[in-house]
Amino acid sequence: MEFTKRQAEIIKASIILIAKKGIQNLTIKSISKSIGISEPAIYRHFENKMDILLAILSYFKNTNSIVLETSELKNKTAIEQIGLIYSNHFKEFNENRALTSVIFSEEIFQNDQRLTDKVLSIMKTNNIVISQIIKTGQKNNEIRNDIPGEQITMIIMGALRLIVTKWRMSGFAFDLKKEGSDLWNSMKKMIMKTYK
Amino acid sequence: MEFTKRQAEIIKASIILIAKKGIQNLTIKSISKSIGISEPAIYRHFENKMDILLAILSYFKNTNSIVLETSELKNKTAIEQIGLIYSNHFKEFNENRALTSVIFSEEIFQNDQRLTDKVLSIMKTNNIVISQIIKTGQKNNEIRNDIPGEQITMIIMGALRLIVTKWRMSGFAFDLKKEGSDLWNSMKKMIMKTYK
Amino acid sequence: MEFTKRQAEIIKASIILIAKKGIQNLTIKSISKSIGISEPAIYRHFENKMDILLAILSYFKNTNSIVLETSELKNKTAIEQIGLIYSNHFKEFNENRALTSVIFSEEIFQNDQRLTDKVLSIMKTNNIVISQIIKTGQKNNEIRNDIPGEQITMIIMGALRLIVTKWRMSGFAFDLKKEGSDLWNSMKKMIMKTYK
Amino acid sequence: MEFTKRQAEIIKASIILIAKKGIQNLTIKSISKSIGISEPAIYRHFENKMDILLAILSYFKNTNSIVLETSELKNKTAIEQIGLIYSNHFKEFNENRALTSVIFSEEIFQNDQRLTDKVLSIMKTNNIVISQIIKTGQKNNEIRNDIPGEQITMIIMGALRLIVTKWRMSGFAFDLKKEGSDLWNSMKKMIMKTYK
DNA sequence: TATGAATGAGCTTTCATTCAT
DNA sequence: CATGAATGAAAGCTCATTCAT
Repeated sequence: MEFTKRQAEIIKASIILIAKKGIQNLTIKSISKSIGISEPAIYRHFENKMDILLAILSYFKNTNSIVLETSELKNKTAIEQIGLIYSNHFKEFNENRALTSVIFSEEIFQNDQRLTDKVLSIMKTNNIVISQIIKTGQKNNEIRNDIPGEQITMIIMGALRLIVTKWRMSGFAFDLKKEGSDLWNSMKKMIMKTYK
Repeated sequence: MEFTKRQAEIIKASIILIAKKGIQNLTIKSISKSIGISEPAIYRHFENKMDILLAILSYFKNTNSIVLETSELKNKTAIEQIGLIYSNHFKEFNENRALTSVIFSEEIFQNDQRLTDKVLSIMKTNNIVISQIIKTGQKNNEIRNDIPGEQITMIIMGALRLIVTKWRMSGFAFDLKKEGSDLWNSMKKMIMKTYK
Repeated sequence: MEFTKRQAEIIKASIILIAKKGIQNLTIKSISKSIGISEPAIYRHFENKMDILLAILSYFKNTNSIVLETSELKNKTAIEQIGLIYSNHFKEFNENRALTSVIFSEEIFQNDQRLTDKVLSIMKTNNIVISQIIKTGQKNNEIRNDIPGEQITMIIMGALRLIVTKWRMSGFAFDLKKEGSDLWNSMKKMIMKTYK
Repeated sequence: MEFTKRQAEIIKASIILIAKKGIQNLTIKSISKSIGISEPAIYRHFENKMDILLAILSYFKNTNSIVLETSELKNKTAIEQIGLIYSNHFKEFNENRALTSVIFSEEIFQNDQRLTDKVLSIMKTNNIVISQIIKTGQKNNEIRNDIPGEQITMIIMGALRLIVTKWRMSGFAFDLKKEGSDLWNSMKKMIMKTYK
């Protein structure tokens, strides 16, 4: 799943275009124009438009994996790990705002089975990673045990998604890193066992 | 903001089409076909396609308001009120699954300022309602005070949105009312002050 | 298999275009231009280009049937019947020269199974009609019996096809009706039993 | 008019492609793909696509000449010569079925004057060869004199073309060599003078 | 209130061909 | 002798919308 330079260029341009104008205005023409080549030239690098959309999702899968699987996570408490995931995501989004328009927008990729499948698989992967950290935390008596791990995962991810969505819809009007960090600190209080 | 019969028919057909095939396949042709009239006939009821999209959003605003502002909320504790909102939402979604494809899908309506504005206003309204309940609950010592009301609101809405999204993406494979009710019970433990 | 006015217009324009410029230059644009409507307008009358090609073949089937099944054939000897078919064909082609570019050009319709099937079925139908006349003629001792009816049919149709092809390729330079009639008179000598 | 190895390869690949998918699917891309080189590589061997089509026709002219002008013809009766031409053609077609899709398909090469001219010249050459044999046969009292030589030629070639066309359209379902030989034996009866 | 017929603009994609390497 | 990358032109087709009836 490695991309050539041109392919990466096309993917990035596409993400920016989606962010700016919505999926419905992502056309071969708009892509080619935005990177300064002709329309047919796009087809040297991707077989068709669907393949570009799939590539965008693959690109996310990669980006996400990097954010999630970073080696920094080792030798940290569960809470510290989730905290790192939160802050890494916020850092990534801050540097690449266009991502936020697509990454939590499953509905965008609704018009084809292959797209839906890919989106679902990304979602599941993320879920598993967080869920496992949470469960380990529960075993270590770090995280409260009176609530199933899956539910805690859902609450954590739900809040992460919503704050990012609000940030984007506000036109990136607030400081995501700060607000996100505050939010996480509050959530910690809710889910930690020994919190006092 | 009342709709004629035909307008309501068009709106409902549109929501179903979006749910089935995504926004990109919502065309005047597909709408007219699905309700069995000709394409030009659509223009007797809406000036143009944008107006249909705006109407869909207005329809949501109404639906949502009903769910939120029902008189049942009076004379209930904050926790009971949020619980009611949760279960009302789940009931509504269960009866009208197509709604879920559109209601938390802000990205779908990204290609026009008027749409984005409307989506934003719906979001804000919802936020205010929940937020006020939470704050009242905090004043009454019902809900914990060590976390700002806005953050609790974000967590509650984030979890609600995410469980609905998962339900839809799973192909409505689990019992939303049950899972949602369980989730809410867990959340109660996290946000109630006197919970023990 | 009835066609609307516009459909007939499209079919006739298409045949003329094929005759003039070959199948490869039969485009939706060229058709629409030749009848003075826009390209999308074509799609009001045919679902797609393939359907136009199929309609052309259906049109041939009709035309051919008319030529073959005319009531004039009744109460005639076999030789007279074939003679009539020959002369009717030549008359038809003379009045509608474009037909000749398509009617014996099975190769033109080679790029799709549905087209090939239709062409094959037209061919077979024609073959059966002629073949039956020949066989009846053989039973009546009108036509020589020392050669299988199928082979006589092949020879008769082969000569008919070739003279028409030559006529077209010559730029319609000779008198098809006369040359064709002469050819038939010669063939009569070859296949009649009692010829002397 | 000699071809390099690569040119011959391109010509043969093109004929096969035309046979399989029709002229409309003969593209530089499909040719290059079928012989495993890049598209620009084709242009090392032919100036443009038209030249490939012309080369295909030249290739036919050669093939045909070989079939027609073989020295075997010398010292044979007219009937024997035509018989040889028939059987040589059938042998050639049997070994190279793709040929049949193109060789009698004048309509395929209809979209350019140079192509039409070349097709016409091939047709005329064939005609002259057969026609001369027939006329010699008539002078020798081998072939009946009551029918003009040109018409006999037309009948002979028409039947040859039609049986080959039928063979191809049937998916090469019958034994061309046998059926063709039978056909010729019947035709002999029709055109020989001293036949009895 | 509805429709059949039409259209300008735009879509994705393919074509033959070129050029630097 | 070959190719990767590119392109102008054009293909088939769909879109939202209009208009006469």
